[in-house]
Amino acid sequence: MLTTAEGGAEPRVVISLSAVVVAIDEDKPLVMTVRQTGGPDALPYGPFDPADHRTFELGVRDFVERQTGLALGYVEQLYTFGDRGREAPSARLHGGAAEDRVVSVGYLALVRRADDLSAAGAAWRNWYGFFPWEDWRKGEPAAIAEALLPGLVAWRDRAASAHEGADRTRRIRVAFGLDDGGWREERTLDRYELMYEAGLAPEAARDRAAAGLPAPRGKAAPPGLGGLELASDHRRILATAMSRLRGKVKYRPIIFDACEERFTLTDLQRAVEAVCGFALHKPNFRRMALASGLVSDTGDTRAQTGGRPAALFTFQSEARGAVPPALGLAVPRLGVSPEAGGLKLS
Amino acid sequence: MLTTAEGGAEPRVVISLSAVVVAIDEDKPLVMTVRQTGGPDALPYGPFDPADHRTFELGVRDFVERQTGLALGYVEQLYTFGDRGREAPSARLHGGAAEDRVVSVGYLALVRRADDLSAAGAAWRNWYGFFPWEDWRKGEPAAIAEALLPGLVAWRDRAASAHEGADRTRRIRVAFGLDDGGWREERTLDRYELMYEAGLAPEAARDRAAAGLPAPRGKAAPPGLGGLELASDHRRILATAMSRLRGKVKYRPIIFDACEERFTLTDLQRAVEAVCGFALHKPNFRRMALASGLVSDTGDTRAQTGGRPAALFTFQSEARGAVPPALGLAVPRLGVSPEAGGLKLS
DNA sequence: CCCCTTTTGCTCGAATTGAGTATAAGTGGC
DNA sequence: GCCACTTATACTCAATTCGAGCAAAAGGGG
Repeated sequence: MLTTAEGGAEPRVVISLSAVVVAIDEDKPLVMTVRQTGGPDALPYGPFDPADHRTFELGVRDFVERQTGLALGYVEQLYTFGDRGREAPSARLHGGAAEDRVVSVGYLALVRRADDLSAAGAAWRNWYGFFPWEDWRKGEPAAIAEALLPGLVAWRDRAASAHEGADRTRRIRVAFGLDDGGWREERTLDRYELMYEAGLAPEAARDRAAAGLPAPRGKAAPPGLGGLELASDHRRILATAMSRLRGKVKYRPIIFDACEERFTLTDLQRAVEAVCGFALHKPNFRRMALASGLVSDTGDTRAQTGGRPAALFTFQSEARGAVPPALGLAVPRLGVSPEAGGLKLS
Repeated sequence: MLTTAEGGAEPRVVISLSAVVVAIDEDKPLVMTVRQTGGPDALPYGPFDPADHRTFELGVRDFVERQTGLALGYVEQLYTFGDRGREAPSARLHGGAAEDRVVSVGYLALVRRADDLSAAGAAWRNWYGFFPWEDWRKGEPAAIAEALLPGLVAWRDRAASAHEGADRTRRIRVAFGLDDGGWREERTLDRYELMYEAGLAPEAARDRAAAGLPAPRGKAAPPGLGGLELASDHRRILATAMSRLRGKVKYRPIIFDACEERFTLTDLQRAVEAVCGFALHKPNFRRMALASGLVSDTGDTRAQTGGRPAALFTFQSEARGAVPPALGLAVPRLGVSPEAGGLKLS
């Protein structure tokens, strides 16, 4: 036998569920936040009650719907965060005893419309308010070259050893795509982790203070540079959600869960651009969308476009499991199956 | 305020860590299992002790290394499983009280060599022993058309309503790629979920029995059809790992963490084929590998190939963050950044 | 020394992609 | 009612990538 649970009087484990609820309004990617008394805003979160909820996902749907009246559409688990060190503020947030270990399970959820939430003490916020450097739709944000990279380089130069310095250089290069492949929008999480470690995120100083550690060397981060603050490790969870969504949008038809039932191709493109944070080539996007088989023309049009009326499409949900044709196999398959599977389901 | 933790005398939550430790031996994808007294084999697992471990990942590395002497290379979190219903066998497995809720956090780990583990009560098993239908390297497994699909169709026909039946049809179609895109190797988890729900996996009957439910309608699954059994929900965790690995291998240079330091391109191809479960076109694989910039020629060769000696390569780890060139954007970017970032790190 | 095997290098046409241009069909100003 | 403007939609064309197959190189074994 490899192991047995020891049991006994260990510190309790408390599970907290956090949700990154995303909606898209025109060209704005929105994330739901809740107001906290005496602290920064937070993602909606709630304790996981094992007696109440059969699964985490039901727990997430339940507490979001009960508290905001919002029924979630697409829901997927993101990651489970269990690091000590980010826990001190968390434990307080969740009202647990200091020695309890708070494990937070993060979820990503999409909804089709950004309904008003002010009655529930919640609000929709543009997610680029939290990560201003992630929005390249109007070109490269000036703050990257003017403030972020200098701050990161300074952190690199504070490295304790040559080896650590080289590693920091490599990480910065990869995260920001400095001389190889260029900007990769789905590395949002890597970039945030760097900002946090470098002390450029407001949470970093806060967490160190809460843990009784001294302020980091180097000058303090200019306020506002690192983006708006969120409670606990919620900005990290948001960065995880953005990374996941930006990656997934390319190979799964997930964006339709954040669009209205009927949409124009421009709507669709705006939604993808909002999520990915860069502008797309319109004729090519349209060609790809039509060729994918994921959308079907309703025959209706929408006139209020300011120009020629646009055709309204719907998501071809029978193709829900399908991947857009450009999955991009880096794995050149050998031609095994011209006829797929052989047997058909009646 | 949206919420506060209620606290009180709820059932305890126990966190268990499970690891899918993968190695590749020639053309065999191996996964580490541990023997259990009086039960099927299991993945290596251990309780998460909040007092002992700062992070989950350290916990996983620690308990695997302590128990088998094996130092893990690449480690990544897979998924956190918290469903009740799969919990009854789990709770017993972990020696917890019946009313405790066991939440298991699954990890994927890669090691470069399959060292002997018999002293530790562990063993390496070919993962296709657990999922025979996932290995298409020699063509489509006969069992799919002969046994699996008929079994799934029978389950579809047992649906309680027409709507449920249509949904089951759709799910089977998507999971097995029946008439649209063809077989997608990374849908391992979807296929396993179907098998489980349809009662074709041995765990299904076991879990129902443990939960006091009657045996499902329809005839019992033929033994061996559904693949070898594992304890608790470990086969599901393994399926998750396979799906993740098969998906990730296409856009991250993760396969090198399962190869020896020096390898031939054929070794590399075998490893990818072992993971993905289908054969690759050799000249094209080689072209892709060389063009990717991920490998560099050592100048040495290996003679014992049975033919012309093969050049030995190493992983170009400075390119670790790089993605193989064929990332496959379904998202046609607008030409924003010929020069990337502007600022360079010295 | 010839046969067999495996590695390695190359070719060629089909398909996809990136980028740009032209036309269609509305709205609002005058 | 006509014109300027805006947005949607439809094509074109070259560059690149991808799928598939073929041929030469370089070892080992009888």
